[in-house]
Amino acid sequence: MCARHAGRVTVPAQRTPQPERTRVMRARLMQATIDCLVERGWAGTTTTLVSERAGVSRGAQLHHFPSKRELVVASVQHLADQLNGDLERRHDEAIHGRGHSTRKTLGLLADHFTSAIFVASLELWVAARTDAELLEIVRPIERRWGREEHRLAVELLGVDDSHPPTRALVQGTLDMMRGFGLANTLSDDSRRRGRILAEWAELIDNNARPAVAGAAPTGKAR
Amino acid sequence: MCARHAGRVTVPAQRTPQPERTRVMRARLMQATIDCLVERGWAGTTTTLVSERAGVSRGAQLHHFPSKRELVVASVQHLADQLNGDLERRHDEAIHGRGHSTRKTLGLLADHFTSAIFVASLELWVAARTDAELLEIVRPIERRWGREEHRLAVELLGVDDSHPPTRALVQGTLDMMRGFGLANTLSDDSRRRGRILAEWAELIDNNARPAVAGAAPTGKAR
DNA sequence: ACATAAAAACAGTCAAGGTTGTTTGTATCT
DNA sequence: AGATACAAACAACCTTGACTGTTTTTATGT
Repeated sequence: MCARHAGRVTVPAQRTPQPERTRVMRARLMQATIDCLVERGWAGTTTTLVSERAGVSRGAQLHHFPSKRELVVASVQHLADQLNGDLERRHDEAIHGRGHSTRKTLGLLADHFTSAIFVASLELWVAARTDAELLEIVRPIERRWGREEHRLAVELLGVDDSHPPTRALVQGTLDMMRGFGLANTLSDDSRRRGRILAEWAELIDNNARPAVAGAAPTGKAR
Repeated sequence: MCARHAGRVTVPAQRTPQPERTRVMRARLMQATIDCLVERGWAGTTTTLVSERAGVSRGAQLHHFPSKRELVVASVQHLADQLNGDLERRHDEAIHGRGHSTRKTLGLLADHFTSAIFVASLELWVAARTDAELLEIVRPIERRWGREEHRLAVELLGVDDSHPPTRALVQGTLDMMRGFGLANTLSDDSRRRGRILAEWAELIDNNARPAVAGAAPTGKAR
């Protein structure tokens, strides 16, 4: 509408180059897939529903993702990025905001494990158990994600990860967080969680060995 | 055929009374449903598959359970019984077998949370999140189950449940177990779990307040 | 600069396959 | 005889991906 014939550069802002539009379209579809997972679960995530939710015609959907499988695979990667992004964001907030208590770090982790993206991950996780193809892409992502969580926890808690008992305590705590995430899906579990976390902070403070001051086990120490 | 009219007692052993046969038939279908949940997941649990697996004709299936919903509801109850039975069985084994260490109790709990029935529960649990009707029957069962686990843990660990930090430690430990169960679905996690549990036993021994000798907090003390 | 060809993006219909529950029919038990 | 248990075909519905057609964008030759 703005160019073509006369080559007028009057309205350059509206024109989006093709590759960018494709990128946006794919992102819309992947996000809609994740939203559907959260709202309807794995079994309820149909291609029709996704296309409606994304506001994309069925034809366009099939153009960008020829099969449901490809859509799901791409969405899993998309979700992985979001998981890492969420962790990083919470990490940065914790670093910059002052008040570095153990309790706050635990709250931060618990929030991560009760977020919508965790719920979407849970759906994929459980679905992957009985879907070999899906398992192959979900498993490595889950591994990396778990390691990131561990790294973040160790760093924010400021504990010595090379000390076996401390390491086990951190790992167990993260597994507990996963348990929290699971329990939170059926009904709001925040009261109970809060009570446990309050005691848990003391447990960690009393039992985890603090990181050696200058040491930087994984990356930079706090 | 064996009694009433003719009173023929020729083949008394084979003849099973009607109500018993009905009971068996329903049990076969419910068990097949649970097996399908474990092997194929919630989305893969179709009525056709269940009937095939149970070795029951589709007509008979529909006779005993007019709709899929009713089959699932009955199966959930069936599963609940199995969960309680599993807990009770492990409890009895722990009581009668000698060697009552914290580590063994933790192993017992972890086994419970990595068993096939846990996997089936997990499928239903996750499915119930996005299925209001299912949620209504799964939630109360989950609550009761959680309380049973807690009771069992407190009793076998021999700790004082009225002491808030101890109580929180037990609850957190059970949430960790749920996390173990989840992690174990994607790949065998027993090595890691074993390492954590070994340290965890010490953690509990060092931080949980032992139950007062004569006191019986919930039921009978050990 | 411009016309045109090629390619990509997009839209919508259709068919195949699968799942569920209804219905109709038969055998067995009380 | 009546009711219950079982069997199996059938119809309605949904999901998926193939197919056909239209529009828009990009590349190319003059």
